[in-house]
Amino acid sequence: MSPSRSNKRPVIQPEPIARIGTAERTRAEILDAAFEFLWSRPFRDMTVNVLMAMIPQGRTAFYKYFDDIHGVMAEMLKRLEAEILEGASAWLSDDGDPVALLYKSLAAEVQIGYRYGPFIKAVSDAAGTNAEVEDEWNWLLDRFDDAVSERIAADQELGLIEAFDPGPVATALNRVDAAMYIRQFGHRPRSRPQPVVDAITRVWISTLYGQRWATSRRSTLVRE
Amino acid sequence: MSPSRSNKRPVIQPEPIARIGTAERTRAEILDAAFEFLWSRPFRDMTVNVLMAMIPQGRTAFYKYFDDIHGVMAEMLKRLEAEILEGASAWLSDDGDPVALLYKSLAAEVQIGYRYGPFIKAVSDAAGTNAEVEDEWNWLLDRFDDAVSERIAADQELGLIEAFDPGPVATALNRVDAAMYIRQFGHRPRSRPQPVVDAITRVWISTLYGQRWATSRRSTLVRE
DNA sequence: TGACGCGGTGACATGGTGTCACTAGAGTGT
DNA sequence: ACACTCTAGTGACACCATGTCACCGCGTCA
Repeated sequence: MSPSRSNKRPVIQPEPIARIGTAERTRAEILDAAFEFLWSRPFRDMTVNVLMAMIPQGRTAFYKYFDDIHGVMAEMLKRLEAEILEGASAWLSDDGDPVALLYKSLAAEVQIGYRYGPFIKAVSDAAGTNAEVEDEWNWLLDRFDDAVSERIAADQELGLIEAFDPGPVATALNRVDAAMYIRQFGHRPRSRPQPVVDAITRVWISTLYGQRWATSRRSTLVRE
Repeated sequence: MSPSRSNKRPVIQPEPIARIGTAERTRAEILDAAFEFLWSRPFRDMTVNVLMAMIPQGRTAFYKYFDDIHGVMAEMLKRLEAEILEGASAWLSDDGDPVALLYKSLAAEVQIGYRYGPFIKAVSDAAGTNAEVEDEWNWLLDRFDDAVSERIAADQELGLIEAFDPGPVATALNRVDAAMYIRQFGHRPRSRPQPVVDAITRVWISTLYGQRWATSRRSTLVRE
C-alpha cells in the first residue's frame, strides 16, 4: 500500500489530519520524534530529555501531552494496533480455502511485522517496564488469541482441524509470530522476511491442517 | 528433582556451598533477596534500594558485589541457564523414537519453565532494559536454536522430517516455548502446566513429524 | 481594552544511582 | 604487644532523569 519502500522508516499517518491546532501539532511532533528515535535506537535509551531535544519545545512541554514516556508508548501501540488489525484478518473472517487464506493472512502479517519490527520490539520492551503498557500489549495479544481460537474451533466443527483444546494452541501460534517479529525484525538491519514467512506458515499450517499442506502454497483442502 | 513442592519459591542452590567467607555470604544474600523479590513482584520494581533493604547491609554494600541491578540479573540468568540445560536435552542427544523423546524433553522443559516462570519473565524484562543482559539472553536462546536446528537437519537426513530450511523453524519453535513460559507462568498464580505441555508438544510434533503423531504420546515412528 | 485560556518555560523537589574517602575489625608477621 | 594490611561495609556526595508548579506571553473574544 502506501508507505513501503524498504529501508525507510514507515510513516504512520493516523487519523485523517483534521484541523490541527498548535497543540495537536506538537503532540504529533513528539510522537513522530519517538518513531524516528525508535527506528534506529532501543527503547531503553529513549528518555523525555532526548525526545524533546529532537523538537523545538523545551523538555517540560512534554508533560502537557503525555503523562510520561510510557504514555508515548501506549499511543504508539494504539497506532500499531490499527495497522496490524487492518492487514491481519483474511483467514479469520473470509470464506474459502482455509489453508490458502491462512497463508495469505500470515504473509500479510509478516509484512506488517517486518515494516514495524523496531516499533514492535520497542512496545514489547516498554511492556516490561510499565504495568499499563504491559496490560495493553497483553490485551491485544489476547484478542488475537481469542480470534484464532474461535477460528480453530469453527474448523474443528467442520472436521478440517483435529479435535483439541484450541485455546493454548492459539496462544502458542500467536506467540510464534510476535516473537519472530521481535527477534528477526526488531533491530536493523532486519532479517529477510521470506524465511520468516516460510517458517511461520509451516508451523501454523502443519499444526492446524497437517504437514501435507505446509509446503505447497496453493492448497486444495477445500474446493470452493 | 529436588525442590518442586508446587507453590513455594524454588531455591536455586548453586555451586556446592564451599567455605564461604563473609563476602560470598553477602553476595549470596543479595542474590537470594533478588529471587525472593522476583518470585512475587515484577522486575521493574526491583531497585538496589529495595533489594538491600531486605538484608542487613546498607545500600552501597551492593556495589561491592555487582556493577548494578543488571549484574544481578545476569547472574540469575546464569543460574537459570544451568537448570534449563540440565533438563532439556533428551531429544537433542538420546537415541530412540524421536517423537517419544521429543515429548519427554518438552514435558521436562515445561516443568522447568513452570518452576522458574517468574524468574524467566524477569530476565526477559531485564533484557529489554540492558544491552548486556539482552545479549546473554539472546545468546542462550540462539544456542537452543542451533541445537534444535541441528537435530532437525539430522532427522531430515534420515527422512523422518520433511526437507525445509531448519534454522527459522527451529527459532520459531523455541520461541513458542519461551513465550509460553513467560505468558503462562510469568506471574503468579501461574496457569496449570498440562495444557501448556499439550499445546507445545502439538505444535512441535505436528510441525516436525506430522500431525498423526501429535495426539498419542507413545509413538511408533521408529521401532527401537 | 481587558479578561481569559492555551502553549510553553524555568526553577525546584524528588528519588534512584554510582563513587569515593573513610573506618572498624580481623588476621598476620615480628 | 604492636604495627601493618586487607576486607566488608558505610555516609556523604554529585549526578541525572523525572514530574510539578507558578508563571509568562500571546492570540482570541466579549
